Amino acid sequence: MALYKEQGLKIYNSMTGKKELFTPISEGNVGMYVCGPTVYSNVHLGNCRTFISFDLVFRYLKHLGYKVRYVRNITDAGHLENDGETGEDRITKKARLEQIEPMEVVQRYTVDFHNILEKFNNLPPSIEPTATGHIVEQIETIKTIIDKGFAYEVNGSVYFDVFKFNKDHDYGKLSGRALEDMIANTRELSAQSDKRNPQDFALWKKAEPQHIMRWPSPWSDGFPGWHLECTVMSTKYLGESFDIHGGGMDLKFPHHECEIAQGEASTGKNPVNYWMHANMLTLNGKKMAKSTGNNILPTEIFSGNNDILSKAFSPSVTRFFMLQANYRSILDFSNEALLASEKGFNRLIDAYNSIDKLPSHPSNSSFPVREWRQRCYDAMNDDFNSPVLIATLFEAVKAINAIKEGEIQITKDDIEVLKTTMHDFIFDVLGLVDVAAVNENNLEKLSGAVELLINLRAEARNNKDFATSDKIRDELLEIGIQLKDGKEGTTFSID
RNA sequence: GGCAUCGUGGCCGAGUGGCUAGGCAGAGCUCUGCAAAAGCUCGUACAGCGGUUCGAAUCCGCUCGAUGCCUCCA
Repeated sequence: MALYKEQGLKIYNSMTGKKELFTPISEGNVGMYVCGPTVYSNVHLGNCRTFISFDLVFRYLKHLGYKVRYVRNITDAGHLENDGETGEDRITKKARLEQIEPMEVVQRYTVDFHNILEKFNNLPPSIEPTATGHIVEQIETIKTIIDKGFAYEVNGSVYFDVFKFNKDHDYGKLSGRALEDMIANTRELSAQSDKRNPQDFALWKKAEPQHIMRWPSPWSDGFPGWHLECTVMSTKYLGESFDIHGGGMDLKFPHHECEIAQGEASTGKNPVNYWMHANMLTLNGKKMAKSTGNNILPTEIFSGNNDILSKAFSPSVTRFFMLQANYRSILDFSNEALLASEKGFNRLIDAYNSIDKLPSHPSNSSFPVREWRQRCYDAMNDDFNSPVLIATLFEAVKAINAIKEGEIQITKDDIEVLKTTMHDFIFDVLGLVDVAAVNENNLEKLSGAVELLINLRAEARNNKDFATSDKIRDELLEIGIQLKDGKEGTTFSID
C-alpha cells in the first residue's frame, strides 16, 4: 500500500488561507508547476530558497509514493524591465552589456542555474520547458482568449481585458485585492499606454525595431507577455486543471493572479487546486533581489569569498539552514545562523553514521521508534513542516547518543527502523548530503589511515606518553579530523 | 496611501486556548591523564495596551514596529 494512503498530507493553500487535506485530481498522481527563473543573470541565494522549498515538496510527495510530474519553466524570452510601453528587455540588455547573443545569455545562465541547484542536491524537474520553445502555443492561447472576448488588440499588441474579466470572474481573489481598490491606487505611469485600463496586462507585445528577441504573430512581430508562458506550459503538460502551483511570494501578484485570469478566460476552468507560495530569504532584513544588489551568490557561500560570512559553508549546510525554517516564513540570512546550522547539521550526520555501531538489546527498547517515526511523518504532513521534522530527528540523535552511552537500550529490529527512517528523512526527503561519505572509496582508505593513528594514540596513552597522544589528536584536528573518545573506544568525524 | 504577512528567550527558529519544540550560544555536573565529543541539569520567552474566557503568548480590537506586493524580481 502506498504511503500516501496512510499519511494525511495537509497543504496550506494560499487561495483559501487554510491548511487543506491534499487530494490530487487523479489518485496517486500529482501535477505540480513551479515558476522558474528568468535567466538573465546568476541565480542568487534567495532564488535558490524557493526552489529548495519546492524540491522538498517534490521529494516528500515522491516519498509518499505519488507519481509526480513536476514542471518548472525557464523564462528565456525577453520581458521589459518595467511596465512602460518602450524600453529594453532584460536579456537583450545583458546581451548588449556582455556583447553576446541574447540566446548566449540564456544559455549561460540556464547552465548556471542547473549547476547551482545540483550543488544544493535539488532533483531536476520532470519537464523544464522554455518560453521561447512555446511561442506557437502561446499565440494559440491568445487567439482563444480573444475569441472568448477577454482580450483586445491595439497597434499590434494584445492586452487582457481585466475589467471585462472581472464582471463575472473575481480578479484578485488569490492576492486578496479588489479591482476597485487597484483602480483607486494606480500609480501614474509616465509612459504612454495603449491599454484601455492600467490594470490590463500584455498577452503579446509588438517589438520595437531594436528589440532582437521577436517572433511573427497574427498581430505583429513581437514577443509574448510574461504571464502567458506559465499558463500555456502548465496547461500543455499538466492539463487545464492541475494540483499544485508554486512560486515565490513575490509572484503572487500580479503574476499568479494573471495566470488565473488567463486560465479561466481561455478554458473556463479553475486552473489550480492548491496554490503554494514560498517566502523570501532576506539579507540584512531586506529581500534579496537582483535589481537592488542586496544578494549573495551561492558560489560565494561555498567558497567563503564574501563580506558577510566568516568562513565557507557547504551546500548541504546552507540547505539545512533553510530547511530549519518553514517555507512560508521569511528567513534572514546571517553568519551566526549559518554557524549554528553547521554544528547542528554535523551532529545530526554524526549520529546517523554511528547507528551501525550501536549495541542492541535482545528484548528491551526504551526508545519508542515507531511512535517517533510517525511523528516525523506528522511533521511533514503538516504542510511540509521541515523545522519540526528536524527537531524530531534531533530526538533520535539524543536517543542514539544515549544508547551509545549505555543509558537506554534498543532492539536490533528497532535499530533497523531507526536507521531506515533517519535515512529516508535526512537524505531522501530533506535532500541533505553527507559530504564526507560522497567519495566512499577514498573514505574507506582514509578511515583505515585514521584508525591506524587512533591505535597509535591509544598505545601512547597506555604508556602515559601524552605528548605523543596529544600531538596526534591536535594535529588531526587541525587537518579537520576530530577524534571523539567514548566508552566503546575512539571514533572520528571529518569536518 | 491600499492590500497582505508578521512581531517568540542572548541568537536562529517551531507551536499551541490550559500539560511551556528544536538548534546554536551560556552555566553547573558526569565521564576523561587533560581536552574535545557525549550524557544529565539549569535558564520560564512570546511587541505594547485593552477585551472575550475559569484560563491566552495562542481568539478579538486598538497602538507601535518590521517586511512583502501594488513596476521586473523566487
